[in-house]
Amino acid sequence: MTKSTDLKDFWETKPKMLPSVSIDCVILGFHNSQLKILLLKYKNTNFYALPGGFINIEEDLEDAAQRVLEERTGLRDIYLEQFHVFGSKNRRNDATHQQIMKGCGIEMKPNNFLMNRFVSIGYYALIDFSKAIPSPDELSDTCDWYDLDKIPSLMFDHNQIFQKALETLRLMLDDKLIGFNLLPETFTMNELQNLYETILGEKLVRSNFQRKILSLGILERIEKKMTGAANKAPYLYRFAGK
Amino acid sequence: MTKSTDLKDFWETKPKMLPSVSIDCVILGFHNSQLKILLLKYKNTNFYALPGGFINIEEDLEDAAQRVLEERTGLRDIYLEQFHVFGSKNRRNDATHQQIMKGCGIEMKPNNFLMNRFVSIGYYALIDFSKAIPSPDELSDTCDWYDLDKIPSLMFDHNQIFQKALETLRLMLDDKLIGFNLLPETFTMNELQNLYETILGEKLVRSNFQRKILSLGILERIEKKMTGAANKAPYLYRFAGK
DNA sequence: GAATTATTGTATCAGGTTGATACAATAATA
DNA sequence: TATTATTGTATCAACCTGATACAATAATTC
Repeated sequence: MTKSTDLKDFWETKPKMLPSVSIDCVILGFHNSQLKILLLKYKNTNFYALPGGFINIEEDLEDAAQRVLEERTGLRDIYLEQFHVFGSKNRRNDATHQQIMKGCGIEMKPNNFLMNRFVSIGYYALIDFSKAIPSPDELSDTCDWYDLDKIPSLMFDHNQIFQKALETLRLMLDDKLIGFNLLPETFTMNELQNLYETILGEKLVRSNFQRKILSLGILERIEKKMTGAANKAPYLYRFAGK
Repeated sequence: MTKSTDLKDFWETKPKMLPSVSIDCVILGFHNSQLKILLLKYKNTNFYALPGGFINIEEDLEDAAQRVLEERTGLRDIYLEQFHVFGSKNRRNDATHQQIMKGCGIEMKPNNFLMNRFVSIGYYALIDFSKAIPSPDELSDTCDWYDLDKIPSLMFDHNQIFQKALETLRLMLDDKLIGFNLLPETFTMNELQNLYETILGEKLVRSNFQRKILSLGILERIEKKMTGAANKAPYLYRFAGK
């Protein structure tokens, strides 16, 4: 799908997609002690959105979500979790869709694939910021990281979808070992604590955090780290069992 | 939709439903210290299934789930929770559908609404067994309660859907106060413990359970209960804040 | 009507976890 | 070599949990 006419055809027909169902991904990365989220901006508009997509007629739901993630980040086999379905009947509106397609020079006929109601399945992914190569899709001109506290107003119910993802993530943080994918191969206890604090949105007591995490027995301690900072060098850790 | 020809028309066209999306409900009730699940059996077949349905074009997802529940139990405003979406591309098969419709004397044409792939959104509901009035739908001849340990083989992936519901319920039991709807207005501590034990599938120490539950401050103690049993009469409780 | 029986309400104790604080160890810098 | 900031670890009280014990008591039995 390189030629402009192909693109036009594709969006005007969308022949092989499951109707009524879409996927939206809340993709989170961690960098400089900050959680970031990956957002698209549609061409020639001010609409920001979560990366999303549709399900091929012959494709498992889970595979479709993985594909959407890979298309925007280049990453495969990532921890991806379904968290909620958004199915309000008014969650999308035709005028916005018209405007987005117009920004790409595509005219939408009334019977266009996109002009119908969609129920959207929310997924969240936690990825290693440094390994991702964000790339916009055919309809967007940027695909970039945004700080969680600087998320612009998103189109449709995408702000709400993000909020629900964050809630679920917080609930699951105790049960599942979520840090796995957000951090590089090796990291300090301080970096891990920063990650937890960012996700939970609260400060934790350093010594107690260290005790708790180490007692889980999931971290493997390596050697010293030469930080270059004027203080005792912290140990490096990696997640055990890799 | 009382006449047979209307029914036929309805299932042959299904004009106002959102395509590709269905809802399946895991409806649980509690009776005689046993968790029960509500299942349908299709007419003139041996197919058992979870009660399910579709979403009207002009209906919120959540409302559709409530409607499906009400149609099978007569109950409104029930605690209903979305727990997972099932989207394997092979989760349904046409032959089974053909057989079900045939059992109802309906011929399905190849372009029938049902002959396409569906993604199904799972909901679970916890209801007061004594208040429900199970009623089969147009395609089934029975709608009945089954003990959790005597669930028959269900069609498609419905056994798997049930398992996932139970898993989610167990995970959430600590966070949410799930007993609310499964028990009658007033109940003894022993009944509540039985419910917890049934959901969790394990025995709990009586005294510790009592201490834990009471410390939550969500129960209101009433008077004594005249059990008719040869032992100290237990207190009755109700959930506070009703 | 007194003794028996089964179950309930509550107390207690040991072990474990959590929150708060303290302090020695140490890598870079002054 | 002393200073500084941060790290690794210890400690203590408060709280929670699992296990056990025991008196209280409603119906039944004798």
